[in-house]
Amino acid sequence: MLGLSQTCGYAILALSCLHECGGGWVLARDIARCTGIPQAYLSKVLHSLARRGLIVAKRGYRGGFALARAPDRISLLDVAEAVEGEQAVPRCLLGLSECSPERACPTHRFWQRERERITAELGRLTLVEVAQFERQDGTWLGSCDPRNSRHVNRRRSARTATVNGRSRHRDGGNRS
Amino acid sequence: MLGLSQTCGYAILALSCLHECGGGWVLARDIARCTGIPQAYLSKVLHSLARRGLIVAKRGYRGGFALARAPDRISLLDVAEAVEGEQAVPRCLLGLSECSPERACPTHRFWQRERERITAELGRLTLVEVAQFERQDGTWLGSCDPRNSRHVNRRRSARTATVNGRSRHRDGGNRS
DNA sequence: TATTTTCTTGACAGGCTGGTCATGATAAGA
DNA sequence: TCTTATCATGACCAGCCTGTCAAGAAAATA
Repeated sequence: MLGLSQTCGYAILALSCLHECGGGWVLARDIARCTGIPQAYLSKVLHSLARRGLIVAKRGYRGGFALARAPDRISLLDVAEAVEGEQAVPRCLLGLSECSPERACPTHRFWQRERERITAELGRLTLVEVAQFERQDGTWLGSCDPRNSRHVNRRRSARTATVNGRSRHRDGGNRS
Repeated sequence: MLGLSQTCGYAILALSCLHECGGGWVLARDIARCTGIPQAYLSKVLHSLARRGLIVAKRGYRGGFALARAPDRISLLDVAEAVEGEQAVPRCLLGLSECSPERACPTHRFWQRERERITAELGRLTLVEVAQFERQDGTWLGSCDPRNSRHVNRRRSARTATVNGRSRHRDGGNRS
C-alpha cells in the first residue's frame, strides 16, 4: 500500500490539535477525544513525538503535552520521520533492498523524481498550513476544539506555560 | 512507509523474468534463482498472479509458468492491484479512513494530484518498458537469464506452448 | 507526607506481511 | 499403471503495526 502509516496520520492530527490550543498543556485524554484516536495508543504516539523533540510532556497534576517549537517549524516530513524513521519516503518504490542507480529497478528514475516532489511537499507543509487548510475549508477531520472540553486545563494555566514562544525549549532535551 | 509492498516488487521481477524468456513454460525454481526471490514464497506470489489472470500455470512434468497475455498489456498497476488489491494507491496519504472531499485531511488536495500522477505512470509502464529499461541501462536487478539455467526446459518445448500469442488464453479460467 | 493527577512503560493480543516446510494434486512419459 | 516432475495449498513462524491494560513514576497541592 502506497501511503504513510496510520500512526503518522494520528501524529499529525494530534500535533494539529496541540497547535489549535495555541500553547499550554493539553491532556492526552482531551487530544484523544478531540481527534478520535484511541487514548492508550495515542499515549505511545505522543511519547515518540516527545522523544524526537517535536513536543514536550509534563507529568502530574496540570501536566499534559505542548508543542516544543513554533508550529511553522514542524513540517509533515518531520512528523513522518519522527514516527516512521528516516526512510519514511523510501528510495525504491517496489521495496527492493538493492535498488540503486547502478543496479536499479524499472521504476527507479520515475520514482526518484516523484520522491523528490513528495518529500519537498511534505517538508513545505507545516502545522500552520494544516491550520490554514482547516480554516479555509472547515473540512479538517479533527475539528473539535479541545479547549471547549470540560476536562481541559483552565485558560490561565495555558498562559503560564508558554511553550511555543520559546522560553522552555531546552526542556525537551533532558529526558532519560 | 510510503511505497508499494516488497511482494509487489517480487511480482514485477518475476513477470519480467517470464517476459525475458519470450514465451514457454518457466519453472518457479528458475525464476527464483534468476531473481533471488525465496522460492517457497515466490510460489505463492505466482499463484496469486495466476488467480488474477496475469499468468498461466501448468502443473506436472514440463510444467511451469508463462504470461497469460502480451507483455505490453501487463502494466505495473495491474501487478500492484493483483498483489495488493484495488487500493494499491490509497485515497488518503495519511491512512485516515474517513478522509474524503467533504471531510478531508490536510494533504488531501496535494495527494489527489500526486496520486493521479503515480497511478497514471504505473498504468503506462508495462513489462515492455521494463524490458527496454533493462536493455538500455543494463542495470536491471533480475538480469540473469533463466534460459541459460541448467534446469530450464529445452527450447523446443518453449515453442510448443505459445502462451503470449494468444491460443491458450482460456486456460486461465477453469480453476476451482 | 499523603493524595491526586497525569505521563511512562512493559506486557500482551490480533492481524498482516514475509517466509519456510510438508503434503497433496496433477500432468507427462515410460 | 507407475514414476517423476511440478504446481497448489495448508500449517506454521517471526516481526511489525495497531491497540488495550495495568502498574509505576513524577509533579502539584493540601
